[in-house]
Amino acid sequence: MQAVALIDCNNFYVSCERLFRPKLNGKPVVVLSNNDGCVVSRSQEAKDIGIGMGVPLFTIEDQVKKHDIQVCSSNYTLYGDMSSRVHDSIAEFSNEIENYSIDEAFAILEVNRYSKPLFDSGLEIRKAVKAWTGIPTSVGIGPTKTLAKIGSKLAKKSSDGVFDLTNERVREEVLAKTSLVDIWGINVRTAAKLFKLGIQNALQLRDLDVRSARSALTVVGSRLVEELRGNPSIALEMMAPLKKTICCSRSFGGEVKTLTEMTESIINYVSTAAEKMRRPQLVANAIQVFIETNRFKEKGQYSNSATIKITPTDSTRELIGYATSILRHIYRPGYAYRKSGVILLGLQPSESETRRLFHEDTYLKDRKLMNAIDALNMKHGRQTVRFGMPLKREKAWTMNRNHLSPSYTTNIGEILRIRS
DNA sequence: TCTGGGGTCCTAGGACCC
DNA sequence: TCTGGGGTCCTAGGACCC
Repeated sequence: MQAVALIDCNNFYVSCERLFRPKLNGKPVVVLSNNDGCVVSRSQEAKDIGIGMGVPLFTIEDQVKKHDIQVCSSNYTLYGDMSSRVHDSIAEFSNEIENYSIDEAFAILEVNRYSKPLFDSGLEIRKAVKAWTGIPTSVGIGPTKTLAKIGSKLAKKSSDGVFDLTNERVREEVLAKTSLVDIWGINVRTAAKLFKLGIQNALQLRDLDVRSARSALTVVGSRLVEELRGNPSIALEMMAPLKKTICCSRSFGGEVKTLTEMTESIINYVSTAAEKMRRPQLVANAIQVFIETNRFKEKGQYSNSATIKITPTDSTRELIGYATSILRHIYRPGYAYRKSGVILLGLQPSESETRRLFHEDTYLKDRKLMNAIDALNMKHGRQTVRFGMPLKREKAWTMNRNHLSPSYTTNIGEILRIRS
């Protein structure tokens, strides 16, 4: 028999900051997003004061002063590094690990009648991660990933830091007390839908017949019900699948009103995105540029995006050229812009990487084979159409971003002129 | 005045083909 | 008033996650 454990770092970013600044221990601490805009991590003390997740800093300034809350800018290099150490530590305890996010990992725990109880395994992992990395964790254990997730939430509140949901009776008790939004994959919108059907807690959802779940929430719903019943329906992904998109975007510190400044930002993002793409030897199929004004303001809104097809052989310099052309095309003067970004789409392994994958003597091959074959089949001839759009339809660009700006298309001639 | 960034999956429906 | 049928591919948009 097998069980799944979810090892979840407590207040991860704050815990990382505390490792290197022990003075923060025992005090309320928050870590902020880019531009020091929003709270993205809170210490227990900060949570107890009532600081919400994701709140803008300027809305809690009174509390910061009153409670002497320690405010940190984020340092993602540090968190990434600590994350690998945590994942490496967990790998000492299981051969089947999924590094699910920067602060979480699933691990398969083997159960047999001679081995120690799962609960003790949880304690052991927790203790080791703390000793080896300094990061406190919570461990949830259950027959499925969804149940392990629920367990980890309870573990955070328990004194042991471990909660085992493999026992069916315990599970039933817990599920009856678990609200819908505390289930992995259910947010307020979905919860509201279920509420209308008379479903108010995890136990009722578990006992909903699969067909109703499917008709209300599509396949996601039926998977959820199965998971809650203890039937694994969400596989453990030991190999991180290849990325399908790479995005680089930022909100500006203030308002940006000139094409020159916008162009500078776009050039930066393309360089960063291209670097992220080339390191794992990927190539992209298309590039998208988007721009937005301040979405929190009521008036003077504009946002837009456009995508063009690119080829694997395009250099970063060429990509910058395309991206700035796209920008010129979607940019409208007279607006105060707050955000811009670049997305590389349709990522595939490069040809050399594909060859390497073919020769690689591991199960890696199976997972990547489909992508690899696609990559080999990729055309190298340059086309200026958006993907999926045949040339004859003369619909190379599509402007869509949102309701604020109408969709329209331009013809190939215009694109060529812009690109040249 | 100040409001993050980077992803994935699913479905409906349009466009196209024979 | 009638106006095929079956299939694929693609995208936008919704929903969710950390």
